[in-house]
Parts: sequence; structure tokens; C-alpha cells
Amino acid sequence: MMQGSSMDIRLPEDDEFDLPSAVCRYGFYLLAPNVWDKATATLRRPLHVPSGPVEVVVGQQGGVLRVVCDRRLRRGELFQVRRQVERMLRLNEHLGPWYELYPAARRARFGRLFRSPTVFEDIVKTMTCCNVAWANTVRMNAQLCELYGGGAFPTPEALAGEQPSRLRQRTSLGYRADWIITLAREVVEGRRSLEKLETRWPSAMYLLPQLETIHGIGPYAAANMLMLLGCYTDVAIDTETIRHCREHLGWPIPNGAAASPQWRRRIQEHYDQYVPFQFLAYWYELWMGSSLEADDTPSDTDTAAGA
DNA sequence: GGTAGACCTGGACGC
DNA sequence: GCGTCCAGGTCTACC
Repeated sequence: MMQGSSMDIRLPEDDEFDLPSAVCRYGFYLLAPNVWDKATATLRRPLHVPSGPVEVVVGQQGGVLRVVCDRRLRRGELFQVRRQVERMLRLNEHLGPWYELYPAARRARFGRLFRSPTVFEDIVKTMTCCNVAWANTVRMNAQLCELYGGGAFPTPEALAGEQPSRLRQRTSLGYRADWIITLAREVVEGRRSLEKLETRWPSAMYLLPQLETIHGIGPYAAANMLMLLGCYTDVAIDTETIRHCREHLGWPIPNGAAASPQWRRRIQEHYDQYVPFQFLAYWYELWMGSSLEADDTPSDTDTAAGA
């Protein structure tokens, strides 16, 4: 049992928060340094505070999240831990409208998609998802944490001083090493502010142009980052999306059409019926295996019957 | 605006 | 064990 600081985060009474659902519905929870303990339903990982990395364990006891650290922290550092936990679990995100529109999502506790404690980590993780099999994504993140974070996820400072060629040599990142070092240097040298992207209730119109200036962020990665920043209007279209549209929606998308602008537009237009929750609706279909409109959108008949 | 090819790695497969 | 092919998203050059 860890001996250190701890705190309770009280969940809103009307919130139907469920920790396993908030963590395990998005694959980032499987990437280092995150560790999900299924037996105890707790999330463990190191977080950065000014005095160095601190290992934290997050568990849920009814309407309270209990956060336990492996060492004593100053009050200000404890607050920083809280902010990072809140970000990972999207505790400050208001999903009421989503649940009101789609009761099936509420019943399934489907709405909070796990993310990282920092925007930097989210961007790097998204880059490691691109053009690579999942097993390699897992490997890349493990290597980054082991070699540049001492077990924690590396900070921009830890990566900015490294040579891209050496990062390539030591990890499986390949050409992504250049993108990651470039981003880390931009952040450290003050040429790029990632905090700016965290503006409350941003719109895609505001965020997309900024995301697209990051080297290594293309259409898929930008849409994925929008989702991670709390803006769900764009669907991150990859080969999995194409497979889903073929198998679930029965669309005759030919092989090799994954990058076709025409199909991309058609996919986005299809999910635009769920505005402003296009990504959530798509992800719900992908994970739950059923579409929201099939059994959930209240019809006029239902409403009339209910009345 | 759309398209083709290079980029890089690991896994699968055939020899 | 070795070589070849393929999957995966982004970038760049070209039309």
C-alpha cells in the first residue's frame, strides 16, 4: 500500500460517472505509462509535478474518486495532480446534451473517452497511432517512457534536446521521431502554445487551422485531436472507419479508396446527422456494435405514445 | 483540388 | 535465416 498524499474528488450528484467506462472506451489507456488494473478497477500512472514524477492510483468509491500518491506532495502539487486527473477523465466536460439526445449512450455510460494529462502527450500518442499497427504504437510509447521519461511520459523538455536521428535509432518511431522532436522544440522555445488549444468549448473552425500547422498532423490526426480537445464534430477517418462503413453500414467502398476525398466527405456527411457529436456517435457504433439511430433516437411516434 | 509515390517499421509469408 | 510483400497516415511534388 502506498504511503503518501491522497485526495478525494467528489463527482457531481447528477453525473453517472463510471471509472471503468471513462477509462476503457478509448485505446490510449493501453499505452504507457497508463496501467489499468481490471481486478481492482483502478488506473495507475506517473504524473509530472515540479518536484518530479509521482505515481498515482485512481479508484472510484461511489460518488467519489480517490486519488492516492506514492509520496507526500505540497498543496500546490496536489492541485496539479487533481487537474491532470480531471483532464484524463474529462471531469469538467458537460455531456448532458449528448446523454439527453441518446439515452442508450447514457445507459451504456458511453461518452467520456479517455485522454492524457497533457495536450503534448495526446499529440505524441496520436502521432504514434499513424501509419502503424497497434502493437507498434504500444511499443513506441513504452520506449518513450522508458528512455526519456524514467517511467513517466516524457516532457517536451526531455525530448527537445535529443537529436531526431538518435531518437530514431533508439526507438521504433521511424520518421515520427522528426515530428515529435520538432513539436517538443517548438513548445520549449515558446514558438507554440499547446495550452491555447485547451480553450473552453472550442470549435473546429478555431482549432483545426492551429492543429494543421503541427508537422505530422494530417486529416486523421487533426480530427482525433479535436476529439481529445473536447470537440466532436469531425470523424477521424482511417482504415478502421472504412472497414466499419463496409461491414456495419454496408457501403460498397472499393479497396484502396480509404484516402478518396469523395468517400471521406460521404462518411463525414453521414455522421453529420449527430451534430455536434459526430465523433462520439461514430465511436459508439464502433465499440457498441449498434448505431444510435437504430434503437435510440426518439421518434415522433414514441413521443406521442409517451405523452 | 486531386493523385502518386516516398517515408519507416514490424509482421506475415514463401523459399 | 533471408528476402519480399503488405498495412498504416502524412508529406511533398506534380498535374
